[in-house]
Amino acid sequence: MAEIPSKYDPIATEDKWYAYWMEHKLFKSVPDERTPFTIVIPPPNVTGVLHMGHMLNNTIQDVLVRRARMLGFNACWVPGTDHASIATEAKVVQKLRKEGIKKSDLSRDKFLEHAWEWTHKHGGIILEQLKKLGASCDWDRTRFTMDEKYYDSVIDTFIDLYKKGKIYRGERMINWDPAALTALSDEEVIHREINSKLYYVKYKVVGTDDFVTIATTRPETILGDTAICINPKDERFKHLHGKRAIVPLVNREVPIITDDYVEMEFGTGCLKVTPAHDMNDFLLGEKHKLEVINMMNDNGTISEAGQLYVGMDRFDVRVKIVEDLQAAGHIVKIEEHINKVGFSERSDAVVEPRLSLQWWVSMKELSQPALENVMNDNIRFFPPKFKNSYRNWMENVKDWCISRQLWWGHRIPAWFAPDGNFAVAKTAEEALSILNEKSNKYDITDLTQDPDVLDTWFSSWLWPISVFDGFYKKEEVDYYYPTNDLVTAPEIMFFWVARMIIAGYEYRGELPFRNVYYTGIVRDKQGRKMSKSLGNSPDPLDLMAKHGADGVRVGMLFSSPAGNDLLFDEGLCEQGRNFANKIWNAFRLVQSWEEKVDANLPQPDSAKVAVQWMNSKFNSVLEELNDDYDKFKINEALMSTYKLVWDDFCAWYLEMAKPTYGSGIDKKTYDASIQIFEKILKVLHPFMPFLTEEIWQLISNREAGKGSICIAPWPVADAIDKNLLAQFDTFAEIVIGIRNVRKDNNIANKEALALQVKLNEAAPSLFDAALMHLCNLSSKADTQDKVPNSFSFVVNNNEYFIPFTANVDVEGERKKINEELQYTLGFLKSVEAKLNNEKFANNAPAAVLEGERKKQSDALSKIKVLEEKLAALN
RNA sequence: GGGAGCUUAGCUCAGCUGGUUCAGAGCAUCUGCCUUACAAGCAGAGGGUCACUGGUUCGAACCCAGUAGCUCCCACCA
Repeated sequence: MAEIPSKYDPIATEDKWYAYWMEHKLFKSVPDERTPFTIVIPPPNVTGVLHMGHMLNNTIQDVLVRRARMLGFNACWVPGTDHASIATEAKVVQKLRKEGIKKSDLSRDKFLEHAWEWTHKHGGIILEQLKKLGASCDWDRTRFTMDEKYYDSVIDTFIDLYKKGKIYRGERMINWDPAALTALSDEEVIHREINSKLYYVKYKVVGTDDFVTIATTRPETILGDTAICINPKDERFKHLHGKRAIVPLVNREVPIITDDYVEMEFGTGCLKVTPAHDMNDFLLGEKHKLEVINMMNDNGTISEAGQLYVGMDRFDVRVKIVEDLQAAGHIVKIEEHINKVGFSERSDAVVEPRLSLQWWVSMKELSQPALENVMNDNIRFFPPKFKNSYRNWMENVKDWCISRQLWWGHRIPAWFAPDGNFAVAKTAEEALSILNEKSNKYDITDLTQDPDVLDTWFSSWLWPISVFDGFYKKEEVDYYYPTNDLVTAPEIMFFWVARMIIAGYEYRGELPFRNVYYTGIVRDKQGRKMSKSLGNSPDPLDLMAKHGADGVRVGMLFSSPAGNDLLFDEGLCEQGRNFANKIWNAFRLVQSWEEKVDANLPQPDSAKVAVQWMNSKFNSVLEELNDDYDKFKINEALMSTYKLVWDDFCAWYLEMAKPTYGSGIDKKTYDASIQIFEKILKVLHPFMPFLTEEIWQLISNREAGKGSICIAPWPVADAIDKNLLAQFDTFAEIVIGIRNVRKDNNIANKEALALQVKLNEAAPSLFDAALMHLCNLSSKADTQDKVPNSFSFVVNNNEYFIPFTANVDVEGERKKINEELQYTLGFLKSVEAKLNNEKFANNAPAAVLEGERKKQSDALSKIKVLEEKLAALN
């Protein structure tokens, strides 16, 4: 088998096996007798491109699904994409602008044509990229949140919630995105600290020569001021109670009101009130029945109501109005000031609070079961610390603004008559009959549908239900729902996770998934978030081309415990690639034995014990692995597997089982090696699907499709011989002792050594043959006495001697032994101090005391040994 | 302003309800090796007063209090 190259070539391998898996429909799932295991993918934006976050997230999902498939579950991983209303619409608008087309020049239908065209052109690219990663999704189930059935389920949900009184229409302060020209939910607003200025502006008090000075960060909103507010307890301003002031520039007379809300310490203790453009001012306005002046257009320019600067952008006005105020002598001072400003999550425009009529979901009652079932661990969070912020949000949940002034999305099923009456219904006809129930006065041509669409998350909160055609194909959703694991980022815990849980209880009466695994954010080595603008995000496709998909998968998983950010380092992928190569070479070795099998050869003792040990070791690691998986410690499961392969299998087992150069191998050892290797490939498969399939198929001829490792049964842990494992550890120590002697004294491996052992306590001889084989010993014999003029080391109180071979540094030997002796003496002292402490002796449990006594006696005998050794050198 | 979490080897992290290994892993580093599966490798080695200060205890990386630093989430101080 010399033709097999010593470097594994992922490129030549990966596409071949993915095509094979597709051809044999190994990822396809239909309901059957088996227990289902379901994961729904967090749907990426339909026009998105694969980034490192997706890589991490989908690798984890694939690992979970592949293992479940091997465990015999009916594994189903549903892929799909999200229409991403605002994000996609923004991209389409941008693309049209480049072609010289303005959105406002197009009809709604025409715009949607463009949007669909864009979606079809870019949509699904990301799903193709996931195939490169090896994602074992059931691609026949690919869903899109604007698929016809999915669309219907969203609309039906809206109607249903409306009928239940959970959806209402109301005029409230909302977050307005002046760039995308739409309302946003609170969650879509990102608050960032920015350096700004605090302007102190003085207003004339009517009927006096007095002025009142306020402080504001947004001087342009002066145009909408309808009051000045002071704290009623503030002694400094008692004289202003009941007075009126004049808004500068526009010269509007406004009342001076009092309210506890005003902080006396901040600024001047006087607040200007602009009810139309600030959440708090709005509340003050309602309370004190103030006039509301909406002085801003939807695009952030000043409206007619502002009187001045009409049509100018708000930020330009901020500069201009300060100049004008200054000229008029109204600016008292300007201070540097850090404050938090809200930005649109999608357009990054500064959000303007704005009074607006929108659709809302009333959340308080709906969210109750969702809160309870996370807190009581019916739905488990990994890591659990996220329960805290979940609870915090849920307990203070506010109503959800779900209407967006966009075209791309699910259009709100509300129909308006010219007089403002409306009905919520699927079709205009139904709406008409509802409206006409009371009085037959409307004609169908009178009705117009609400132009707004729904928040993207109003469709994705149904994802675990609607991907199974949830509201229509009952048997499907009954089988697959609830799903098992959800793998997602903590950033969308409120946007998505919480709302899916709410929808799950509302529409299925049950949790949508049992476990939520929160991944961290993928950052670069310096801890910066990976982003396009920083250019610090590698292209996943390049990475996979360079290190192989398996290498990248392993690299991603190496250092990412649940919920921890991953500081991505390409070196990790390299480590993954090296690991793949290690496995590949182990395969080459085992494969090379095939033609050396000699049925007449008996199994050497060294190989026999190696096989026994390896089986026990495998079983004990398998137990660990399963446990790690149960706790979602995926990276630890990988590390256990890594060490199983590299250390236990390659470094120890193969070396022990390996026949001596030039000789054949017995059948038993060969068969056992293949069996162990196959089991190892199985536990590796979720991490490295391509490599394992390649080797799996090279090991023997498998039945087409059914023989794939994808559906090979996950190994079952057998009995673990703990005694054998312990004896191996002793054996390994002896091997290392001998290797150290060789290394320290430059003794070549080729040179056979004679080993003599002075037994001071029982030492099982199980591994003797393996020891001879592994360490190239010419003989191993017991001795009653010290062997003079020899290297020696101690394992478990037993002394091992290797006679001096050539010119040896006796003085150096003596020094080494002396150092060890001094150390042991010191150690003994500390143990005895502990034992002589009466309090310790009286209070420590028996087991601990015994442990200390054992340490004491061990140290004593070791000292004896060392002293004798020193004497032997003289 | 409120809440949560973190601080253990150069780096990324384990360390379960305090007690068998003078604190573990992987990577990185250093030394020696192209030894007949693998230099994408092999054999070894070094490296930590477990953030700091006090307390509880026979005993603390682990429990308690305080200090410092970092991170995240939520929140309408203009």
